[in-house]
Amino acid sequence: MENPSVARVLNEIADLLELKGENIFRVRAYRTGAQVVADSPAPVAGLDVPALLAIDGIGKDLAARIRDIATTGTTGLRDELLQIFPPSILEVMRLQGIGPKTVALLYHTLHVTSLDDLEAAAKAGAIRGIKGMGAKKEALILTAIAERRRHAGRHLIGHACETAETLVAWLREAAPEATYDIVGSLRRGAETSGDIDILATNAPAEVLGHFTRYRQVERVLGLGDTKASILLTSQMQADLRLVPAESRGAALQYFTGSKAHNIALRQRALSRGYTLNEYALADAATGARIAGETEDGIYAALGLPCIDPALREARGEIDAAEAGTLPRLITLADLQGDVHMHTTASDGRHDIETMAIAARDAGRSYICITDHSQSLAMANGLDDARALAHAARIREANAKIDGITILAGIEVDILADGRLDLEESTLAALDFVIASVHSAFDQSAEAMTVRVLTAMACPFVDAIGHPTGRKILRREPHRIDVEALIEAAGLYGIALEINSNYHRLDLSDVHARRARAQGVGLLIDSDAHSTTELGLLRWGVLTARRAWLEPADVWNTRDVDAFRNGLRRHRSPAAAKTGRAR
DNA sequence: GCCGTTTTCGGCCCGACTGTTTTCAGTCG
Repeated sequence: MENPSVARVLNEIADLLELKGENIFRVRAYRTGAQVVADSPAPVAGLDVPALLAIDGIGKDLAARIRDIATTGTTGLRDELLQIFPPSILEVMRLQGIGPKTVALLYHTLHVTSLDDLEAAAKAGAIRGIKGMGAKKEALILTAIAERRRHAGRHLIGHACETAETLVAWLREAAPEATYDIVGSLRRGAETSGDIDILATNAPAEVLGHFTRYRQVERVLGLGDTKASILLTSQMQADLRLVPAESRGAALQYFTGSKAHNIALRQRALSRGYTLNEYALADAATGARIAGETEDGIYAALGLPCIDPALREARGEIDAAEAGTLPRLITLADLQGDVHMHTTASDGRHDIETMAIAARDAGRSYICITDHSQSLAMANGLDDARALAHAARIREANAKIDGITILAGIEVDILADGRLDLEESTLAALDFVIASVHSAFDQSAEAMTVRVLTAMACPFVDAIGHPTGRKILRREPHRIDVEALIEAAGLYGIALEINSNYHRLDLSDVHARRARAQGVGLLIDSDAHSTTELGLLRWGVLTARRAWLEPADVWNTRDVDAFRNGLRRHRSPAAAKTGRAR
């Protein structure tokens, strides 16, 4: 079992223990364990008990449980807990605004064990009858359920890709000679996906049966001669299709989508006297094959350069391809810097040096350390004195470590009234400041917009972090006028972040493309809280590609000198107005 | 459940916000 899956089971145990009313520190130990496993660069399945014990946060009990989970998928404690509570109750616990105490109370008083139970109870007005709950709680519950329903069946790209890649590895065990392609919305880099689509070329038919025997299968939905479908315990559906080699390109094109892109492409084929399906591009009159072995061949036969999967959303890509104006999309290798990350000074897991070395090994030539500011007490945010002392330590580390430049910055909180959480003199003393909203999300659009624009007026704010505050499938973006935000960013010469965490991807592809059109600079940042999370840049880059971004649109593709010189604090007022680097 | 020159017990990150209290419990980050 892969690390994210092991971590998921540990978190599930933590949820169930909390529900049971167990010692909160025992619960926390399981959550810490989950975090440590998720952050581990080595697969924990390959570690023995002594190696596990060497990890901070893992003791005798957790080491044994991790061994159990990694090898069997579960552990005794989890099974015992699931005897007490049905697994469906975990869904209730993950509702926004509903915690373990409320779920336990609902379970014991109304025997609520699922979202359906809870919805029925709320609609019947039974919630307000419980001591400590009222009409507002009842309404909040119904809202949370409605939101959840809207997101049902969708999965975050990070989770879906991890599962898809693990599945492909499983298939390779049975048929190593075959070629596997992950297609569908995952290939396009969409932020969520409904299911996993895998194509296998040059694979024996037996691979389909092997697919259905994957350990995490909950139910086999179908098994035929060329296709199998499974439902995984994670509630993701996965489909495997066998494709003949001469049709691989046609199948890639067809199953990558999007539906709208394919419709447009098929129309183009028809207008040229061809038909296009998942097997080939063929002459409509004679049925003779024109192309199908490669995607390039299909697009070429239609008079187009191959269009990158990230662009295939029917957002003007076919016209651009026709006109020869497709963008030269940004890649991970274009990113020289990563300028939003945390260390042990606030809520990160690793220190300055460790993060720097890991970033250097990942190919970055500079980073900026941006720990939290004081108002984020739970994250151990820095006050003015600590921020300045931390900056001094960062500069010492920079002097010591070769091969990478380490800039001293801060992720400063934008307070509810638009003031910043640190003195302007502190912000001025740093190399780079990214300002973010982490509290009072519930403001009106007017209040939130004024709040962020007020913060942007500070001349030492260089960028805005995760500008809309969304958590994909969990929390709607906060109400903010994104157009006004983009306009102000252009006016002040402030960059807007594409936060690469796959829970956020904020700005979204659509907003980032809008920002680019307005000439606003963008950043692609990991917001890493550990060395492992530096790899999150992968998702931010995908989002940027979906936003049609080229390297020049993203400030951290510049070398460190150009990056620094381009910042608002180092520009003349006239240059700042144009929003461009001098 | 983990950790430890405050080590085998007794701590473990905590402030803001909300809805429900009539002085606080639950949730979130």
